[in-house]
Amino acid sequence: MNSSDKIKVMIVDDHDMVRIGLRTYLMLEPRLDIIAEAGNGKEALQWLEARKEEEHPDIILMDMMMPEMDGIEATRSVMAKFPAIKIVMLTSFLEDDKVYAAIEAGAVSYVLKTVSAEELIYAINGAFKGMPVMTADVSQALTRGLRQRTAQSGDEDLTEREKEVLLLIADGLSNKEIAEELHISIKTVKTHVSNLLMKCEMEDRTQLAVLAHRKGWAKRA
Amino acid sequence: MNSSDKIKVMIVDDHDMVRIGLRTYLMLEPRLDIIAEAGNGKEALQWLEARKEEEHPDIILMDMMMPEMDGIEATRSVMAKFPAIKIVMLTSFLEDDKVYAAIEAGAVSYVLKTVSAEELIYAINGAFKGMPVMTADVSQALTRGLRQRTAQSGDEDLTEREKEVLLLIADGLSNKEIAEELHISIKTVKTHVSNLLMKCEMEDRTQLAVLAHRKGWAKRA
DNA sequence: ATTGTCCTCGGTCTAGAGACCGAGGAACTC
DNA sequence: GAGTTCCTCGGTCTCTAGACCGAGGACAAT
Repeated sequence: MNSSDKIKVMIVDDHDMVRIGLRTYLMLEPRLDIIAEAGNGKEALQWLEARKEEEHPDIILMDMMMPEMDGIEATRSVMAKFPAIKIVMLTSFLEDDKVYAAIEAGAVSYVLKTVSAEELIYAINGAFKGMPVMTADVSQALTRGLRQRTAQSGDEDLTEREKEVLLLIADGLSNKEIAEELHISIKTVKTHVSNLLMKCEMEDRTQLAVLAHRKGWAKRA
Repeated sequence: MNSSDKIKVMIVDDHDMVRIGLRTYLMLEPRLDIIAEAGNGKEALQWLEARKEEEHPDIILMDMMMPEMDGIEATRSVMAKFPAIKIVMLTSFLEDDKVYAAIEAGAVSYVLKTVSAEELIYAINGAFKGMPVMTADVSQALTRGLRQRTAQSGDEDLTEREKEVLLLIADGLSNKEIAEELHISIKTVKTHVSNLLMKCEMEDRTQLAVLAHRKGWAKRA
């Protein structure tokens, strides 16, 4: 533990030009050292797994929207395997539920891509000390996201099957289509849907779909 | 008109780090000269209007998603007032209808932010000659976008009232609740819903809600 | 004046959604 | 063995959703 050591940073973003921009940003702060880059979450994980923990970065600048494996999922995986790494989530947009999802996944900070170099460096320094740095708009989005979370009790007490059904509902499938997709009776689907409605305190499948999308559970394709 | 003149480029993007990355990209090609930058379409227009045409750029690299005035709208305005300028649209995502909208607005090329420096320079050189440069994925999206348009396109040919109803559906409201919210009969709501289902080529309100969320139309709170 | 679009509202009808009742089997825990 | 949870499936019921039919008034464009 040498306090004079540089902060090792890894950049994960699918856009080459953004990575270049970030590199230029971080070159302004001599204490920062960019030791690795990756084009998506999968690449980042593979890079980390192929190396010893001593070679790992202190900070990962993680883009939210990426092909293969997005920032949320990648953050979850990285935190599960290498909890020592601090992750700063980078994004272009401010979506309440995404902010919450990022924090829940284990990200220390959540930074908009509109930041200046100084702000980003400040956020990285803060993250290195384990201190989340939030701009006003982000923290507002977070509280809104939290309100949504705490509002409905049924968070993760859904069974695996129920989660499957919920995702299909969030994809716009009817009960019949879900039954065919899962190779079960339409009656069983109805049972799951009823349980979902009860647990999530929703009134119909449309509200379930909305819920899933707001929480970021639904697939984007 | 000197053929040895440099190609004058203007960069319009709300992300400082992307602008830095783009500058670094374009510095690789000495024939390119970055003469201006702007953070959104409005700024870009103001900059152009405040200067003589001789000082105008040959090429504008225009980001699609921006605050104040987005890339589509800005392209339309620029083309209306300064048709000599060639616009290369830059974007992070590949949405079929957006590609079409960009071309329709007057953009010469449509380039993903995942491009390398060489590809971008190639696209700029092509645009300078008035030749659209498309990667395979973009041109596929364009044809798909065209198919959607010519077929029916569930895009923006919705009436104001229909958009209102769609947003409420995307919020999880029932027909009865929508009727109360808008102070109209439940019968009228049903009419709007039926029209929405037809125009958007969806089968039920849940799919409408999913569509709205995927397109980013739905409100978050 | 005519055409067209939009918003409004009504009736009827069918199919799906969802509530509520039941139950059996599998897997796990104590 | 007893209890629990989960997944499965059935019947019956009510209610909403949505399709399809109609129509009238407001408003703008030509």
